[in-house]
Amino acid sequence: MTLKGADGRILSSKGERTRGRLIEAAEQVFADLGYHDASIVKITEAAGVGQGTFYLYFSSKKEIFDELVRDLNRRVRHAMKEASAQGGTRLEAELLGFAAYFRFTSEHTALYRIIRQAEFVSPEMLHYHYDRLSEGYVEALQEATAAGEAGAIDPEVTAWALMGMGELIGMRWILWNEQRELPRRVVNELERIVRCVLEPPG
Amino acid sequence: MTLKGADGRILSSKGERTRGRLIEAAEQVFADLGYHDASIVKITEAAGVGQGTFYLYFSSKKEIFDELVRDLNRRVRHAMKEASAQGGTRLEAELLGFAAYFRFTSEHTALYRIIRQAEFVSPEMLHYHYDRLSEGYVEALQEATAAGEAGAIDPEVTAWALMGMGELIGMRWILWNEQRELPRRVVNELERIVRCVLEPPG
Amino acid sequence: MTLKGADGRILSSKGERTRGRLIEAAEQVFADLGYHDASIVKITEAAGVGQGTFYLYFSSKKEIFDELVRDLNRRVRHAMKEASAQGGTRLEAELLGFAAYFRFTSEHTALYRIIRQAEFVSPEMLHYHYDRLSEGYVEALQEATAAGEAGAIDPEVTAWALMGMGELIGMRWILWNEQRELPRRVVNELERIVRCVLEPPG
Amino acid sequence: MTLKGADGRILSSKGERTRGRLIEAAEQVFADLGYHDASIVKITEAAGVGQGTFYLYFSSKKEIFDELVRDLNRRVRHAMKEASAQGGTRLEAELLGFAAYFRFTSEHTALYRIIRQAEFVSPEMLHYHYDRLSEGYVEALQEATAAGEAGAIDPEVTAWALMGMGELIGMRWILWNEQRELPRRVVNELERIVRCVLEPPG
DNA sequence: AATGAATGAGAGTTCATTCAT
DNA sequence: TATGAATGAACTCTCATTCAT
Repeated sequence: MTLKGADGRILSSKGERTRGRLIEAAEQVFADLGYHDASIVKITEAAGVGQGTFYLYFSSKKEIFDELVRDLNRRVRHAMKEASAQGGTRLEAELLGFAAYFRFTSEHTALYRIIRQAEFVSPEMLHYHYDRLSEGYVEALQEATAAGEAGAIDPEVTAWALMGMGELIGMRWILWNEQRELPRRVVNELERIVRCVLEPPG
Repeated sequence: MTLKGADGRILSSKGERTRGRLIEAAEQVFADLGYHDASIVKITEAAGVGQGTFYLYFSSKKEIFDELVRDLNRRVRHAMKEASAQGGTRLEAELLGFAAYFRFTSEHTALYRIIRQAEFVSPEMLHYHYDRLSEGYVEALQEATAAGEAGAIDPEVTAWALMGMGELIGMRWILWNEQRELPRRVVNELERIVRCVLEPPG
Repeated sequence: MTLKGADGRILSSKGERTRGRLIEAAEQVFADLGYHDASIVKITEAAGVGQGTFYLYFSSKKEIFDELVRDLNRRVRHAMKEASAQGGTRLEAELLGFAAYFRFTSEHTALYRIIRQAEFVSPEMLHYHYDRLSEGYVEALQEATAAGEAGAIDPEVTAWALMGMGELIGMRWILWNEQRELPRRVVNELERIVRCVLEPPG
Repeated sequence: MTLKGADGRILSSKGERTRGRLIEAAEQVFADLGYHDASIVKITEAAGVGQGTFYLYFSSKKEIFDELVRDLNRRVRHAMKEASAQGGTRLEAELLGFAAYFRFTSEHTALYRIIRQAEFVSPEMLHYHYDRLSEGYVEALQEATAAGEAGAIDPEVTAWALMGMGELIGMRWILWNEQRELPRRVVNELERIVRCVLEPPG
């Protein structure tokens, strides 16, 4: 995909680099300070560019926020997909996906911290994020049911239930504890829950 | 409990009324606009008092935010406890508690919308809220286990998992759909999940 | 007329004083620097108030500009009317009106300097100013004709012609020369022209 | 006259073309938006050249403004001279000159709109414009007097009076009405006034 | 207990100008 | 001769907080 500047022009490779620096800086600054305390100056300083440069790539603070949400969303889904593809059974796949999610969380605290702000900053991106993420769960659950590895469950509701578990458990044991991984006992319990939620028939 | 003003003095009954009006107004304004777009002027206008009056009761914008979180937290826990006390079995109790939670959510959208802002506005209140809420779940789960109505589960992890489900399902089907109740199929599926999470032995 | 703040509230006498200080400061700053180089900070500094205070009385830079135009317009018309009332004949009245106009010009260079900017800053005030000013001329000319002291002239066209003369002669010999009065020879010539423009019959 | 770039070098014919395109674009953009809202980007976009190209021909925004004023001034004087040369008598010549002025005004609204901005943008060009324009009037009036076609008038004062009439009448009936010509009644009245201002002896 | 005028730091954003290509 | 990415000073405007009344 060719990246574009704030005025719609296609970016040179130098432009892409600058834009990338800004997104990276924004991830950091938003994660540290939150949307409101993160100022354009702080972002451009962190990116090592001038204030005006920002507006060559994004037309407003909200725009880089939205872009960042899209970016993080794409990456977390990618990481989860990659990981779950390694699983032999559906259950394994699901648990590996969760693990990837927690790993991503620990490396990109921005994801959590930013999404929760989107409520007022950019409601459309809040929906976008959860909808996209839930799609991944739904697909996996449908396949599992089709393959006879999960019971007659409602994939959508179950997807949101699983997302919710992941979200709060990630917040509690990854973010708050500043850990890279869940404690053993949490992993075990989570496995139990996921197993019974999938409820393989018989 | 005797309420106090910003300077620690005990409030007259007139004072209590004014303070109450401010908290109510804050709930509305924070819920509608979010913490940052909610200005003190808008809160005082909504409360029908002068700007300066605000500082007789709260020493800062953050203080009324914290107070409001405490208030909502107290009320939602109360509502859940009341409801679950009506349940004959633990499962029933749990489901009634959830129902009360969703009802409260629909009547006080501020709860969701404010909590999600707390990440940066007042991290300590974020913890406070989820910790207190999870305690209710933990207690119930422990009792259930003791009564033989739940399996050998880890109550803390399970509590956070249940909170997470409630949070995202409430967001998806109550808040986003602007409904007072969950759709039938969601209730059914949720019941299935909760039942298996409790995993009554045998 | 009761003065109002930016939010429509009626001003206390203290408020009126502050507002007056701002208008005075704006006249000075606009006259010295022009609309675009005049910043809110410079105006508030000149008025001796804080930056935020400005917005209690005017909602934008343009609003104080418009108000100032209205104010100057009112005053220059008043000055001209007062002066011309002293004239015995219509010709005398007209000349005294002109003299008052030039005097006002020398004391309020803002009038000239600002009006010429209104073209883009506030076109509606540009019209307002010239329309209102021309009305004064038109009335006087109609009365003169009715009284047999002026010929069968088209009062509107003549009014704009007289305004134009006044404007450029004032610019050339008052503003550019930084004089309080026109040189004798200019006065004489102007008298000749006005006399023949009025063209008393016979 | 050989045209020069911003650094004083003599322009190639290609360079002259580019420079011409910039001046044309500037006339349009300044006329539409005024000096301050007209940005270099908008001018270069309208001219179809890159931003940096601008500075090969003009060293600043003000410089192209000054150049444009000179250009318009030259052209309006030329148009007036051409036209008045067709007149048999001085009066006819004067009226034809006026007509040409109004025609030019309708075709180059930039003249008015730009000049009125010069007050603060470039005071020296404001003087330049009116001085040069008045010279034309003065010469004509002197010739008329010498030829016995005008009375013993003060040519300079009369020149500025005539310029003023033309300016406001042009603004009122050409610019504001967006007409190409003055209405008949205005022409008639203007003729009356000019005739009496020239005051041919006898 | 209540008021609201006043404050000023700091926000997002624009744009004339420079310069490496 | 031409380009356009980069700059940063300066702008308008907001709002939590103070304080004299």
